[in-house]
Amino acid sequence: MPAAGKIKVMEPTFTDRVKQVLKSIPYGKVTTYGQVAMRAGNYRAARQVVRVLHTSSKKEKLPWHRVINRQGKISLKPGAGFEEQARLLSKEGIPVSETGQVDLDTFLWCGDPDPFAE
DNA sequence: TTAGTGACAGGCA
DNA sequence: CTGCCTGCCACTA
Repeated sequence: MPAAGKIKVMEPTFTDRVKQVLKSIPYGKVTTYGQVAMRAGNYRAARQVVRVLHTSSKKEKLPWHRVINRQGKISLKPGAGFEEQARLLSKEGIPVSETGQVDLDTFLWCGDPDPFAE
């Protein structure tokens, strides 16, 4: 028997779950950092979601552009990815104002599409 | 190990 | 409407 010491079953970290959530965001929708954090298990870990995007979006293919802040706007600054995100969103049919404002009432992904809701 | 980080959120003026 | 402040969390160096 190999002295396998401790085989710790590492649960996915919060960050890993965030990635999973990001992959679950449907095309043509957006969500907020808080929403992602909430679906990942901690609505207060919005800051952590930020970190995930910072760290993972550079190495992994995540729909990071579908994540905006609670105000419904792109948090990135012009010249720091703002344009790219706005472009990607508009490409998915999501109108983006010049200020980066998106209509959350229409495009916010509530995580649970309700076909009967109007 | 400790300290620092950060593309937030919410409250208040 | 905007701006400033605080709380908040889990990861990274």
